[in-house]
Amino acid sequence: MGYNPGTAVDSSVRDYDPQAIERKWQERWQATRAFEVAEDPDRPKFYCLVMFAYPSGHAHVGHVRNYMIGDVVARTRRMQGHNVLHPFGWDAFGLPAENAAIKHGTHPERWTLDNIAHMKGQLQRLGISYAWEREFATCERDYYRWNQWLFLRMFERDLAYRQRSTVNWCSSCETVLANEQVVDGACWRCATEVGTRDLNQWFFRITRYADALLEGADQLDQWPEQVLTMQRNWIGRSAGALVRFPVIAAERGGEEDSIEVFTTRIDTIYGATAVLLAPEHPLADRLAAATADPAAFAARLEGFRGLDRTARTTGQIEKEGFDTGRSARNPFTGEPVPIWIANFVLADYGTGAIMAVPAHDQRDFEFARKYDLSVRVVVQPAGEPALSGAELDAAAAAYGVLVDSGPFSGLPSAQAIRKMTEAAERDGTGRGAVQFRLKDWGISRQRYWGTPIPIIYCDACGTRPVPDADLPVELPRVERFSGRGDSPLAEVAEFVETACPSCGGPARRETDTMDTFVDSSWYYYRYCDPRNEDQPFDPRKVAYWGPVDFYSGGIEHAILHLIYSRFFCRVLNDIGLVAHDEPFTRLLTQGMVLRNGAVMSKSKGNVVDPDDMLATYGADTLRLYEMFVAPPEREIEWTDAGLEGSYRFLGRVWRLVVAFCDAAPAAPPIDAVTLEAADRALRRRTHDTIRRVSTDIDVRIHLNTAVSALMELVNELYGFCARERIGAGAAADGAGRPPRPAAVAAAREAIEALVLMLSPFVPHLSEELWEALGHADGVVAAGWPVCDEAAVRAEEVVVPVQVNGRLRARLTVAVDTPQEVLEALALEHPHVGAHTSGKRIMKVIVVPRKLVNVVAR
RNA sequence: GCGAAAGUGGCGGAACUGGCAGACGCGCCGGACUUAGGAUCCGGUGGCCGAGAGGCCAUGGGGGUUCAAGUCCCCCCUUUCGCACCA
Repeated sequence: MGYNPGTAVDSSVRDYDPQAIERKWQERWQATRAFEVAEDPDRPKFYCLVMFAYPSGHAHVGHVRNYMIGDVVARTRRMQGHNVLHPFGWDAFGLPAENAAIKHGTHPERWTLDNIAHMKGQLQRLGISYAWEREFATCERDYYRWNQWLFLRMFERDLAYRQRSTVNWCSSCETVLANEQVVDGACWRCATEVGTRDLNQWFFRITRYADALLEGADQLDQWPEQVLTMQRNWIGRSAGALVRFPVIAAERGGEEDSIEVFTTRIDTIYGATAVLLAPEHPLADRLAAATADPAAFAARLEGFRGLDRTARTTGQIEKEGFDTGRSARNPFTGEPVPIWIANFVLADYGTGAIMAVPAHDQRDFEFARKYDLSVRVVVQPAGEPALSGAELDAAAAAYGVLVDSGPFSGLPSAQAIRKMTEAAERDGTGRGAVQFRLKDWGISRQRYWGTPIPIIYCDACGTRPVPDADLPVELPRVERFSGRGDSPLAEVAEFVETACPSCGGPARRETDTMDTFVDSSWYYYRYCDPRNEDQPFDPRKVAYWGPVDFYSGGIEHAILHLIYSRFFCRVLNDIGLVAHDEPFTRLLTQGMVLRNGAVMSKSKGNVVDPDDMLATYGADTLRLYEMFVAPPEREIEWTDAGLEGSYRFLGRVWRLVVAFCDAAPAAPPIDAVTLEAADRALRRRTHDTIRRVSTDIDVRIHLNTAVSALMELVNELYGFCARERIGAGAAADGAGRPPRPAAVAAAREAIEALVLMLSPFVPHLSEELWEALGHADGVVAAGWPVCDEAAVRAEEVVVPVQVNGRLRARLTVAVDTPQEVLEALALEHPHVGAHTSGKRIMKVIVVPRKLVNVVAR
């Protein structure tokens, strides 16, 4: 059986011709809709997902690395008999489209659709096995209408609400940003420093799920620990107590108001020598009004409020404050303590007020030293000399034993926290409470290219949801974009002016659009049922496919997309649309591709376009290179030399298999021949490779070592075929005896396993060779090779012999050589004797099949 | 400052539970085949000493545990990432 290529490849072309092969197989996959799937309860499902793409224009080799990783996993699972859903789509709303419109006059939709068309072509030329018939773009009416539908369900549950508040404002993007989208005080997208604005905004009440998201994280044992840590930090749960400090009235000495503070260290409350208010605290203005010089007071407040926001929240400003002249009563000591305004107290965490315990909190300590507030030690660190407030040079923040704390003196901190919280609850001055760093998710965006928020404002009826029957609220066609001012939708009178769904009177539509992270929070469910016109998706279909078994993408989404999606999953669970709690079972965060030490980007001019690589080497070489160069999590430095090496390897595989097909007669089945030692050795290598590659792909996802194992098998096969005069080896040897049938059988087994295991990495080449080997049905029908444990078992092993831990000799022995024999052989060895002569042999460590170590002194 | 991960040949990287450090690839050196080789095939390639057999040194640095350490423990250095006035 010679090499018998399919239709598109000229059989006279014997060299590896990736362009022809890749065209042939891509056309065939498309014609046969090879990767389309349907629910099938009889087969195990596998949902393999990569983060969908923002259609920025061109994919570079850094973007596609992720898609290749997903494709290796998907193709492997498919061969292992799983029903694999492997979809792709487009995160198509967003600012760049609108900015392009402002700059070049193209409509955002045109720009987006053109980019999608181009990038889709790029991905198809890479031969990634997507179920393309499920593709969608989030800017499609049939997608974003379900954003609106889901928004309304959240509105009904009080999970979507509108509030005026101080929000992050990016002056470059001309829109609001959620807290998650501010990185080091700058916009996550454009790096412009973020300012603030007071605006009416829509929020999703993600804080209601704070504890659930935290607890759920504990179940995510197949997520990188780093991502979970980031999420836990972001949620920032802290348990403590709310305690009220009554404000002592200016006249008479009665009590009027009270200041509630949050503390995690109620055990230090006997040392609370001041109450500090954030400049924005509501009481601050009232206290100002009551002072002798309200204008001066107010001016100082304004000074604090106007400080740089980032500096204020990151500790980069000098701690400053001023005395309000008023006092509050410490509910535990009964003593009056001064009320100060302090610039480092955050208005939007806890209650915006704290009790200052200078002896036991470093920030309070610095503040107290500066303004000469009293420092009172109430917790003594265990086993250390007693502290005194006057001598401290830093706060003693550690837990210890309480002193000078009335009835609580003598208690250790942990116990004191419990008892003092109970005491506060009993006498009504406080209660245990939990605070989160996590804030509600602000989703209003003052931009055009997004999902309109389905809300109508009526002067008579107030804020009304758009009825489901009126969905979608379509994004109107806007032709000119200035990039200035309010939401562009506010300019479109036909859009804004509408009728109230409740009273029918004149009303106005909401003109903000939704954050595009709303789109990406549930798109993975839509893939399960992408054309559903009655609901976002059929819950039964999601029950079959969900949750996502394998999800791969960049770590930059650790606390953006990945936390929003987990939130959405739980909301959808509450609504009854999904049955699971967590959307992504296994997460892989892939490393970026660098060039000249920098992330590829258009502005740096260091992008490598996959199309250029395809023209020279073909998709398979590019795929193999990106998988081989490093484990998926690690970032890689692009090198052309590495690509060349991968190309050479594929040429080597091609020649090996083609020569085998040309020269070898049909092989008898492996169990019908008598194998010689060389054949058994090859089989051992074959089946060991199957085992290694299988675990490297499925368990560890170390695709680089999977590839190197396959390279070793190829090297082995070259030697074997030459020695046995099979294929190319026979030609070199000239005419002679035909190869032994057992050797051909072993070689065929190895070559077939090789081609099958290569197919997730280099699918075009593998399909072509599989066909050449005489199989008409493709690699998926053939299935993933199975490791024969009996064949792996070695007959002989090389056992290293050490003297005092240093290698001195090697013994080649039968695998089952008993311990005593190993020991005797080791001691007899002349090299061992040379190093033990004149010494006493203390003991001999024998690890059967592994090692002998002679200890001599 | 706090926390996490990492540091291995000229380079990318292997080494799974402590058991032959450097798999595999790139690069480099040599050989074969050749009019030719930047194709292909075969071989070599951590450093130092040695003609050789062989020996010594070697996984960022320093200590330790162990028959045995890249792997475990302690201290330090460097890099990357995350957190950083959250009371």
